[in-house]
Amino acid sequence: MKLKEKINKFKERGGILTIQRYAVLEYLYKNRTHPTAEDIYHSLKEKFPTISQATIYNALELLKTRGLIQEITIERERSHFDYENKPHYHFLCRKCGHIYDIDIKECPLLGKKTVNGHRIEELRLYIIGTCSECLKNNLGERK
Amino acid sequence: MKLKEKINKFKERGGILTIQRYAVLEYLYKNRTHPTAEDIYHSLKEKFPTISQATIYNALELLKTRGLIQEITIERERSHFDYENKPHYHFLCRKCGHIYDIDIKECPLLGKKTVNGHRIEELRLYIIGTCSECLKNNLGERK
DNA sequence: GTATGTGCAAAACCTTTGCAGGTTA
DNA sequence: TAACCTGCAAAGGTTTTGCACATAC
Repeated sequence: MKLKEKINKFKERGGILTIQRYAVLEYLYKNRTHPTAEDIYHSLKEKFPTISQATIYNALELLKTRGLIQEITIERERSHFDYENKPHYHFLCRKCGHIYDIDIKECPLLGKKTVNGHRIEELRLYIIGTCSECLKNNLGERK
Repeated sequence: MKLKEKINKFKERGGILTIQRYAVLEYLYKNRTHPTAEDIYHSLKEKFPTISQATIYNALELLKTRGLIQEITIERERSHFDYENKPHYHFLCRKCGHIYDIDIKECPLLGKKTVNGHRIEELRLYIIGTCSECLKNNLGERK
């Protein structure tokens, strides 16, 4: 979904699109490598030297609650964020730390609203392993 | 898998089965409600008053690395642990905090060794929502 | 005897919180 | 003007780390 559509959706759902919130959403739009809150904070600090972590976290939480972005909790140490909000699998490489998007359409859960009588509200579908690049190189130690 | 089988597997894979490690594994065997490290620590403290958190975390890490148990990272705040080590879905209820085991056999990933050329080493398949009990009661606020 | 494990305390880390001041509709 | 948001700093809570002592083979 394009940035403008998402901004419209945001406004429809009733919230103030402050300049900081816009900047966070725009950053995610332009950076599809699943950045962390820290990544976003550091980048936006260049434009907004006084911006605080709390604002970043607040903005991310709000955008997430509005259903505009997705939080990826595949690493216990820190969350990553994804402009793409449709549920899909993520693959984390143990060696290089890269997170890949994985498209699997046959998953029986995708599109379902309940399972065993429980109401599904969010899916976190994570795969951890060694990515094809690192398998090839057998290097690429993670810093 | 029974406790004795797992203990044999542990020894096969070359490690010292200390009394503390045994106690952690036994606790998970007897408590299938996905306890946290904290839960285990507090319970074992009764038997071993001087046991430390570090020991619990070390034991859990080792048992996990040996492939005997599974870590559930569905909550960002703390890990849960599961005696059952075969990959399966977990459902976390937002309201009551209960974690359910979900058996879905048709998942295209279960049993696969690679995806898009990446080697699969661990699956974390999480569903978050409202469980059937909480939907019925519409209460059961989480403490 | 050497490697390995445990216990203790403190550190580390990301994220959240409280509050004063600023901004928005 | 009333509600909401931002920035700052400090707190919070789980997990990790360093080291001395103890234990296992």
